Amino acid sequence: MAVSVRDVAAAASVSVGTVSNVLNRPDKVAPATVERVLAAIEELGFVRNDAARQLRAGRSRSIGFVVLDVRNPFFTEVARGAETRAADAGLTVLLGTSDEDIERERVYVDLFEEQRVHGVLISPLADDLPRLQRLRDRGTPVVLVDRQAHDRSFSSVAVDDIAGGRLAAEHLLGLGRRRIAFVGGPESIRQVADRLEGARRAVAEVPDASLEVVPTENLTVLQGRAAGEVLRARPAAERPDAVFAANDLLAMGVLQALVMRGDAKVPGDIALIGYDDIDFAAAAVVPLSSIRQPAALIGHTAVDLLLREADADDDFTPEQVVFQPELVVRASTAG
Amino acid sequence: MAVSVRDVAAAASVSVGTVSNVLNRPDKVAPATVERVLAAIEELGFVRNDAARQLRAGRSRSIGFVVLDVRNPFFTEVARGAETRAADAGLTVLLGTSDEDIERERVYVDLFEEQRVHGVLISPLADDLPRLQRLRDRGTPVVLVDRQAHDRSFSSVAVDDIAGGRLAAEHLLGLGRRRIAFVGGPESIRQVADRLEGARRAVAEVPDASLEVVPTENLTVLQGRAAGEVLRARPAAERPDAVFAANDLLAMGVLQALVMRGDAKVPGDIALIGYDDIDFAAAAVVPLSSIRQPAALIGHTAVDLLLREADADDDFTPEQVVFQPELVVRASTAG
DNA sequence: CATCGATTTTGAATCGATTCATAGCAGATT
DNA sequence: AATCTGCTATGAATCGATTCAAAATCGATG
Repeated sequence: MAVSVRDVAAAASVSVGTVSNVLNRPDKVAPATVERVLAAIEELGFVRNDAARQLRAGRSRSIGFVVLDVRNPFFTEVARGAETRAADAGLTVLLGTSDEDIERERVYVDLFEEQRVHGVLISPLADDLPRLQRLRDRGTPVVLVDRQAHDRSFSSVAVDDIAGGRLAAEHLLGLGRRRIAFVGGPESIRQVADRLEGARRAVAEVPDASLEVVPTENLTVLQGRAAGEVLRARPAAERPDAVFAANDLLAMGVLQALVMRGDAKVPGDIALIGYDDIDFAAAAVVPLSSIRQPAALIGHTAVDLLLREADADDDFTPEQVVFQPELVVRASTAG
Repeated sequence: MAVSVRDVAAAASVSVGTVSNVLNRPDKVAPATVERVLAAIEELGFVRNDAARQLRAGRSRSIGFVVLDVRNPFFTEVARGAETRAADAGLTVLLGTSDEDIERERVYVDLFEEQRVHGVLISPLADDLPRLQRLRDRGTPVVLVDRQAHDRSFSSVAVDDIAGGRLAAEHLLGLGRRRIAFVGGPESIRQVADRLEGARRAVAEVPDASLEVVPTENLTVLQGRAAGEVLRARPAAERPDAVFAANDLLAMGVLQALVMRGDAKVPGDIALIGYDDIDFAAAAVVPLSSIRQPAALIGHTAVDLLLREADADDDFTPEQVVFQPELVVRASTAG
């Protein structure tokens, strides 16, 4: 059933080496021969077997990307950025979701290693760096995405989330708000912890300002709505006058809970800001202020670093790229 | 550098066959030997080379899934459904986006074929069925997702979009609305054409009802907003009293444009219904009525059909599964 | 002690594309 | 005619896990 190079070679009356050359270095083969071989390929319906190819080459032409959550538009945007850059280099990106589950993260990392991918991009869940270290030591380049490698042992692309948290909080404080609530969790996720830390620092600098944490179980719209309900259920006087949500999904949930019954006006009673600036943020009925991260650029850069590591000699020095987040003001924090 | 079964075998003083057996049929190997081999594997940091494995096996343990657009939450939901089902069978799902571009669709299909994937799930863009037919003839099972195979030559999982369109329109007509606008495009996308057709039929059955089409270039929030602007710019008397958007992304865009300046109230002045019932729909500030499709179930079923085809003998009969859509009423069409 | 059956282990052959040292060949040069 | 140059084409060897027929090992039984 399966048609191999050998069959093509026989049909075109050439050797297997020549077929391979037609496939990979057509300029090294006489034009007439190329034509004959291509005709045979067409006629037999030959399709290269990638497994055999990889086996010989040692590495695959794919990059594995393990993201925290495919349903978060921020990550799909990063993935798309990575994909276009990879395509330029003739590579493909394979996506895997850890769904904030350590076990699934491991499964994907192992799978990618068995596939001898060109490299692994990963937004690691927790601090399982030793595992990634081993992966790298065995020869698979690794780039951390959306996480800074503090010990400088890995290449990484990150956005300064502490600065982002500060940016959001300072914006709210600048509006004159003083009772700020941070909605987000769990704090084991580094992004959440950093954004909170940034906000804490900004609030600490303003004497009469306070910061309250409303924890969530994950970073979804549903959890945001639950957190919003908690706030809405309080007497008006005890509500915060500003909410900083750890990401836009949460913020949209909060928004819905607050505005649904008209109890609290956004931004009148409560100013609201999210994080990531996903497409839906601008499209919310009260367009959402947010902290923008250069998602596509992050993806691009991650692939660049990966390729640099893959092509490097032994004395490769990892590189840490940190982007600065940007405040985007919309109606939800107007006035 | 690379550690192979041969190295492990040497370290454990056994043959390569035994190492392979430990990996794949541990019950066939004496317990003491298993332990010795596992110790060697651990010590050397051996990782199976999947390419070699596949080469021998003939097929990979992955399923390729080509979706129209990863940024549409409906498709990521289908993909997740497929993924969980595939995981049960010990398979992995690799995602590729065609982004409504025929060329990219081809690239992914070719890639998956070269990888000898277990099978291909695809929401085909246009009618390039002959190409898929060839793929299937060469031995790769193919299941069409979100598209019905009218000629019954392929297995397929679809939702009756004509029924869905009718459902949406009848709901609006049932509210007493008579001047309905359909927002969506391009009509070359089958889903769009079918939903419109269903709406047309429903409207045709009500004497004084009319249907107007407001075309869009694609199915994004941005395009929805543009369409909404077009409607809002009209004198109030010339606006439709109901809008049916071809999907929820468009609907959310329309919603924002209409409500932004308070010119038109939803559902007071204009009732609005979308399609897909994505998570964001319920979370919109005016919660969006929609036509629900069983996304996860579609993914599950697609994988089931794929496995059935993969395990089948030569005389396999493709199966077409069609789900019925379901109306979900929320505030945007209340009253 | 020989024989038999069951269990465990062996290792050469295999999958298919690629590589590379070698050979073949035509035309140019001496 | 002999030698050299540049271009093409060749095909055995290779990558690493798996398979499977055959061999080895072990107990048990007559």
